[in-house]
Amino acid sequence: MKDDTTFFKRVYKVVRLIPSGRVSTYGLIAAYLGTPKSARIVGYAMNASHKIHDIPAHRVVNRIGLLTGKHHFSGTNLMKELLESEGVVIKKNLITNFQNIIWDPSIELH
DNA sequence: TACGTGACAAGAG
DNA sequence: TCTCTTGCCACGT
Repeated sequence: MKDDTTFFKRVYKVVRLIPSGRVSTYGLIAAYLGTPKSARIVGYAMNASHKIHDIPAHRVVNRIGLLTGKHHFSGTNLMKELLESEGVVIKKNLITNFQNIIWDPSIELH
């Protein structure tokens, strides 16, 4: 697929597969793509994904379930509200049931 | 063409 | 156990 030519494209492809009500992390996605030390790039890809409306970037958080990227969304609580509308419980920018809804592409997609 | 930046993660002190 | 430092890759200027 020509969309898989770049790291960014592959990141987007994985993020699109995250089901509603579930969340994943930058590290897991990076690891799934074969570069576990490139979590930063995944975050950067999310930043660039704002101009692409197909990417559920709000379902991607850091390894502890903290909404570090919320500030990049329009409005202070948009990211939080999007997740809550999908059934995710968030308290102080932290996903409380994070361990229960974590979506690991290396496991789910195998 | 080259350098700096960035929504992270893991190891070492 | 907590905090600081380093590594990583692609994009924008």
